[in-house]
Amino acid sequence: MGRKSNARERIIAAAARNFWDRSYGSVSVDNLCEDAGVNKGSVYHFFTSKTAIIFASIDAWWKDLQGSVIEPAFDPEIAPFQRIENLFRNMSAYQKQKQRDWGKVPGCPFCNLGSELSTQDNELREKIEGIFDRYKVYLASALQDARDAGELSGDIENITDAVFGCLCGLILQAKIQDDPAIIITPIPILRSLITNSGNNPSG
Amino acid sequence: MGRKSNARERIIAAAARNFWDRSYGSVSVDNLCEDAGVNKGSVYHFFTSKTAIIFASIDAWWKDLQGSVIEPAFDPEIAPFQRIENLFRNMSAYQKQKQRDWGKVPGCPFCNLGSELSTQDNELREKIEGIFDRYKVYLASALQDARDAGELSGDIENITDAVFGCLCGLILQAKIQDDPAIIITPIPILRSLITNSGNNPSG
DNA sequence: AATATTCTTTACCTTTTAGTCAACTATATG
DNA sequence: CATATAGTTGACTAAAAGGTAAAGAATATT
Repeated sequence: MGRKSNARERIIAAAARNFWDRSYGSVSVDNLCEDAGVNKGSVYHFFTSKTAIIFASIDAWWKDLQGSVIEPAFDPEIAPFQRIENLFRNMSAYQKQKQRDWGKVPGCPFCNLGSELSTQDNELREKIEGIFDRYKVYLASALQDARDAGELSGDIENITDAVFGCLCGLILQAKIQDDPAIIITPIPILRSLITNSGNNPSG
Repeated sequence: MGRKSNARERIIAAAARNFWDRSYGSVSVDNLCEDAGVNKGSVYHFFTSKTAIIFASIDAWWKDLQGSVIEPAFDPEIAPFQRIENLFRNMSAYQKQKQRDWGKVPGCPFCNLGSELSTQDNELREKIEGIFDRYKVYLASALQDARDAGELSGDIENITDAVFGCLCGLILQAKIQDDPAIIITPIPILRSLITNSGNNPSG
């Protein structure tokens, strides 16, 4: 085999960081090389194109988010509603940490990338859609548990979409206002949203 | 004076269309020239830089959105809650129209641009923040009317942020799933969200 | 030790990028 | 009619973009 090194991982780490903080279009392959301390040839040894790098970034983002935000929030020991509240709290803390590290609230990497490129690259759009599906499974599961406990009567898929949409939108607001606290402000409202949905007129 | 023409307007129209549909980074000044049927020198006669063009686009987006989505939804003759529902319905219809025109749900132009560039250009971030403030005034006003009618007791600013965040997030979901209907699915939930907020435990 | 494999290095290529410039044309005004 | 003003033209530039290629170095396998 060839020389063992962590070049591939360094490239992915640099990509995950830069594409998240500065968008796909604003980061060049040369930028990544510099940040990863790698030559261009190495990048194209491990990846076929710049597009291939972003796909690897997405997986890295998901692993990180799942491990540091989602899984801790959705501990089955915790009461269903509390899990969802935790998701918002953990996400707020996570964005605050990124703000400390990078100087700005970077928002949701999947949302950022999807906003930028989903209309232009359908494979990428589908990839992000898949991430969102996995994301929503956690929410739907907590809501199902709440329903099983008789605390909820509405349609779970609808509520999942609404809560997830709310989360994504609030992360974006946090980014635009550069204030991670915005993500937790609607927590009291959120609880009633979930509890009272499904049993009222729709128009 | 010089030759009268609508070149400036054509450039802005091309920018508003392309930057929305394909992102800022993916659209070159040459692309805009081609689409607007204008030479490059003309672009730099009217605008100092590519960045200056996006600022003009933002104003164009706001005018369009305000005229075709926001103002019709927030007719003061309509009941407060209904106005907010209309906002979601109109937005869904608006995205559906864009989907017909452009082949894909393009999402919210301000959110897209903010996701892409707000961490890199603080003037742009502030500009978008300002648009969002004007946007939220409509929501806050409807909520205030609801409160005056005794239909609401929660903190208006918090509810405004939550509802606006939810709207933005759902528009993004509609973009990622290329399905404008997602924007209206949480309408029944939304009503209870607003009605029941502010009078429940927060943690 | 010889060789195949994997990874690194560096120089290079083509295309595209944002932006410039000076000449030119049409119109408005004195 | 003369001249200033507003807008147009298209060629141009320098830098940056994504990507390539071929030779070289380190390791694994035989």
